[in-house]
Amino acid sequence: MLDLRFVRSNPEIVKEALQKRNSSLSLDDFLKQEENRRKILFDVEKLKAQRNSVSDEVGCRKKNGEDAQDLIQEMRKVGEEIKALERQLRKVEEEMEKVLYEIPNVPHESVPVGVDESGNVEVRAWGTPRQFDFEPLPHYEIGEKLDILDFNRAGKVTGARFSFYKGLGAKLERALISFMLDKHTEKGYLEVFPPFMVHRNSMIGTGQLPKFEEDAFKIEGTEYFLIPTAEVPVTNLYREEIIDAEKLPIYHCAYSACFRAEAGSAGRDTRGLIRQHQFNKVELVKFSLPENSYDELEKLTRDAESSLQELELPYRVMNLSTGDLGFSAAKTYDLEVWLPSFNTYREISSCSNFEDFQARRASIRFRREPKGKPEYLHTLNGSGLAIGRTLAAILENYQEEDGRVRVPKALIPYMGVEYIG
RNA sequence: GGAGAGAUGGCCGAGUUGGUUGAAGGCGCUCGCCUGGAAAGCGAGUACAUGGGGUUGACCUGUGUCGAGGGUUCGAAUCCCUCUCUCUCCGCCA
Repeated sequence: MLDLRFVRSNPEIVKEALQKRNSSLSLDDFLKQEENRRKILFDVEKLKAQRNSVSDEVGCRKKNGEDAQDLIQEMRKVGEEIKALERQLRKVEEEMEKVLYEIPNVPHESVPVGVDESGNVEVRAWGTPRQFDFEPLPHYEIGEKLDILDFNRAGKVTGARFSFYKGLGAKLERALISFMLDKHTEKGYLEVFPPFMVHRNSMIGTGQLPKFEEDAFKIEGTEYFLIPTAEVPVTNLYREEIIDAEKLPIYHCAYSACFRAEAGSAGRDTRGLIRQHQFNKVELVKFSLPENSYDELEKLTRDAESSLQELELPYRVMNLSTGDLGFSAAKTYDLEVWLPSFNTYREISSCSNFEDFQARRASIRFRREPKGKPEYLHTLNGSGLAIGRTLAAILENYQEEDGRVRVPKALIPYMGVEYIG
């Protein structure tokens, strides 16, 4: 969320940001309400000040055994007025809060302006897509032929967009999780294993709620949500805390299962592992000083890229345009891996700087000096990487004509075999 | 799930016949004195949010905050209600 005072004193910046994001949100009503809010607040505080001083006098008189009935009568009326004004104030604040929580982050100046993903800009590419001298199969066909992926039985047991991994398929999934956690831990990310469910306030903290409730799975009969990414519990790890500046930056990596309702994606990527209701992911999360967060974003992106490089999977890095940028992000690099059966690059990681947008929502602050004023820190995160899509990319990029799949060199120690099949 | 106890400032911990308690005391921290230096000792200072004024984050001032929300009252950390979390015991379970 944006700082209310920032919105108040820089309405033109916010309006421009909304426009760049093709948002229809109108700010003018909001600004009028803010003016109104401050007026009511001013009035109510004046009355409270009066009540406080008169109440002191009542106490004084009673102590001296004097009568204070006249003051009490008078204050009874003031009390009524205060209550009425507070009701008004609460109503205005509730309405404003709704809007404030739905204003997206202001894109960084280096973000290209665009209407949708077609406005994304390629920053760099790595590796060369392999030339096949046979027709490469899609990963779901490879997986089913090798009997390491089973979508049909998952449909029977649970439903569409779920899958079973079997044998070396299950082992490959597990190997990728271990591999990535090991690599990132070596780079200085502290591993955490988070809860897979969080309460509503954590979802609000990272920006999934209130706007995108239909995308989340909620546990019926509770206030818990299944996490759509480890970003949610790990970023909220320090919610409502004030961190010493010398502890920053903090780097965490976390494996978690991720659960997404995929509302509105009917008909898209219905086959295979690309778009599932449940998938595994290793996530990188950073807490940074504000002045360093864009350097940290570059490093974070490189760290996510290194996993693809070690697995020798071709990819490209895209700077997302204002039309494709996520709600909470100020800037995002997507890593897109080459998928032969799609004959294109597909998103496998998303690395974002949220600046203080999430930190303000979750109240995560830091102190530069022991007696300094707390400031909001900057949060960042990126997939390092989405495991299911990585597995799909390995199956497709490493497939052989005889139907087997070669195991990437980096994974052989984890797999114990050189081929699947 | 059942029974009980509790939640106060960075930490520990007073305060439960409602009225100079934003909150005693201690620890920690910051600055100063002392010292060749350090420790000890002494002195001073040590919350956050928000409204208004202003030399527009020097400063002055109002309001709110003693787990969260609501209520009673002229006035609530103190009384009432609801919720959350923590601890102990029992039950259950991986």
